[in-house]
Formats: sequence, C-alpha cells, structure tokens
Amino acid sequence: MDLGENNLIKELNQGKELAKQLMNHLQPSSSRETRDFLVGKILSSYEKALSLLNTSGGRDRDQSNLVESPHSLDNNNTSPRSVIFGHEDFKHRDVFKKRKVMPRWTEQVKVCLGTGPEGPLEDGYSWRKYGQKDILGATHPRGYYRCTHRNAQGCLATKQVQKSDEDASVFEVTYRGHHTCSRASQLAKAASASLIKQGLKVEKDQSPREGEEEKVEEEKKKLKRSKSTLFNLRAGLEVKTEELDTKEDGIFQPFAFPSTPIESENLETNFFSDIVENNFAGSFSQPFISPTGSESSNLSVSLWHMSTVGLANNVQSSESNLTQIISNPNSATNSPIGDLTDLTLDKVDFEENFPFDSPEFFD
DNA sequence: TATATTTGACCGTA
DNA sequence: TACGGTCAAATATA
Repeated sequence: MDLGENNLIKELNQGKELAKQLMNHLQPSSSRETRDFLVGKILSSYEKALSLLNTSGGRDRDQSNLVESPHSLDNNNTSPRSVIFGHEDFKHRDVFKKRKVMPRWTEQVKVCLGTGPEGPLEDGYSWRKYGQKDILGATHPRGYYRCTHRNAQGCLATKQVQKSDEDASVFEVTYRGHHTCSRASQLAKAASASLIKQGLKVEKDQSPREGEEEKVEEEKKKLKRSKSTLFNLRAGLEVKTEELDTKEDGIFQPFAFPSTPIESENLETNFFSDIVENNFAGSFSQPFISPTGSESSNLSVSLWHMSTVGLANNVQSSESNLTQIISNPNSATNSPIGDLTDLTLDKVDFEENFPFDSPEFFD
C-alpha cells in the first residue's frame, strides 16, 4: 500500500466519520451552521479522495471499486422514504471516439420532483445542456448535461436527466464523472464561511444596504421559484428504492429517510427547507441571503451531493449504516462520535478555505 | 455581445 | 444497423 492509497483511505474514512457526525446533527436542535460545516468538510474530503483516485489511474480506480465493504447496508427497502445513491459504473466507459481511456464514475440519484419550470433537481453545480435524445422505450427524452466549467477548467463531469416513464414527477438523474472544477471546493468554502459568519454574528440581509435591494429582490424571486420546486419535491417525495446493479459492484446502497413519522417530518422539514430557502434558488451562489429570516445554509445541496457522491463511494460504515442512523434519530445520542466537539476544527485550513477577500466568495 | 439551449449529424458499440 | 452519446452550427436569451 503506497502513500497515495493511504491518503485515499484516510480521506474516505474522514468523510465517513464526518457523515456520521452530520447524521447526528440532522435534528432540529442542531445548528444548521454545524451541519453546513460538516457537509463542507465531507465534500472536501471526498473531493480529495476523488482527486487521489483520478491521479492514480484507471487500474487503481477499478481496484477502488472493489473496496471491501465490511458491512453491507441493510437492504431496508421497506423504508417509506429513500433515495438511491449511485455507484461506480464501470460498464459505462466512455467509448466515444476512442479517447484516452478514462475511468468514469456513475452516480445515480432518483428523486421525485415537481414538474415546475425549474426542472430537475438543482444539485449545486452549474450545468450546460449539450444534447437531448429520444431513448428507445422511454416516453420522455433524455437530456445530456456537462459541467459549465468543462472548457475553462477541464471539468468532465456530466449528467443525464430523464423523466420517469412511470411517474412524470420523477426525474432520474445519472451523474457521470466527478467535478474537478472549483465548484466543489466552493461548496465547502461556502459552508465553512457560513459557520464563520455565525461566529462573527454577521447579520443577514434583513436590512439590505443601499444598492443591494435590487439584488435581494432578485434573490426573492429565485426563492419563490425554488419554493415552488420544494413544494413539489416534498409532495412528491416517496420511497424509490430500486434494484440497481448490485450484483456486480455490490457497493451501491440505498439511503433511507426516516420512517418514523415525527422524525421524518422534522428531518424532512428542516432538510428540505434548507434546500428551498438557500440552494435551489441560486446553486449556492447566494448562501447568505434568506428573505425569510431563517438561517442560511448550504446543507441541502451539499448534503444531496454528499449523498450522491460521498455515499456512493462509500463504502459502508462499520457501524453499518446511515440508513440505520437516519432512521433512528435516537442513535445520535448513542453514537460514539456524537458531538461536534469531536470535530477537529483546527484541521480546517482557513487560509485556504476562506478567501474572504475573494469577490466570488460571497457572491 | 456573451452565454445557454436546441437540434440534426456524426461516431462507436453492440 | 439500431442505438446511445457527443459535437457543433444555428438559434434564443439575458
């Protein structure tokens, strides 16, 4: 085992532990900033891990796909709410034009959304549509999207979005490739900044300064649209557990929202409120504006992405599983990790992650 | 004017 | 040869 592998394992383990902590903080009493921070750290950790994978070549990637999962997640598909997270799909190699062989990751997120103008779930990244095809046997065409920063930063992440045949309110989103653009790091930065801002007691835009009213109004408009999306999302959220190709890769595991009505409600409310109030609207570009006066958060999109990226690669927790953790909020208090105080804040590279003087940081 | 989307053509694979 | 994925010119939008 070389240094790179050690680092990779280290990053993945860190991400796993952070995810556990995050789960413990998915309760109303927990600070949103805390969750933001954790999400940011998770994203950062997985991005680092992915970078390591990317630099280790296809062979190593294939090996990574065989990462042993000591404990398979419960196939608790009976949960009323679940989201399916992706897996590495090495059958989907990009064979177009016989390019240089490049490992691909395929992550799938199946979510239920309204069919509003916003379209498929906003995931915090910016995408550009580059194609659409009618798929044989499918009622709806499939849209092809690539990262907006493909040219500028060589980010090769793509995704495919297709409306479900069975339920028009369901979008099946397949992610291919991981973002190498700065967006991912920005998500982490924004989350961390949110935490810092809380510490600095920076007031939100309840009293916008001169010249900012217009921007706030624009944000409100976005928010309004986003809330519409959220409404549909929440209304349409349902258990969508599907059998994925676990026979081959064996690492794709379901993620279940809590089945307990009360906790489920609480979690969902907070979770999706975050999505709507902060992220769907601006794809993280306006993380601190909250016309409703509620706390701002990058949690939702980050978590969403964390879920699709992080958990997809994960690698089951030795604790067994996030499904169990989430389904049983009480586990939070029993967790050996439990408190945020376990989080080593001093590990945060503030200089690197907090370029407050950067114009794009608080845009 | 810059950026994003649409859409028909093209290419490789099965 | 059908199909899925991508390209790129044309068009639309901000």
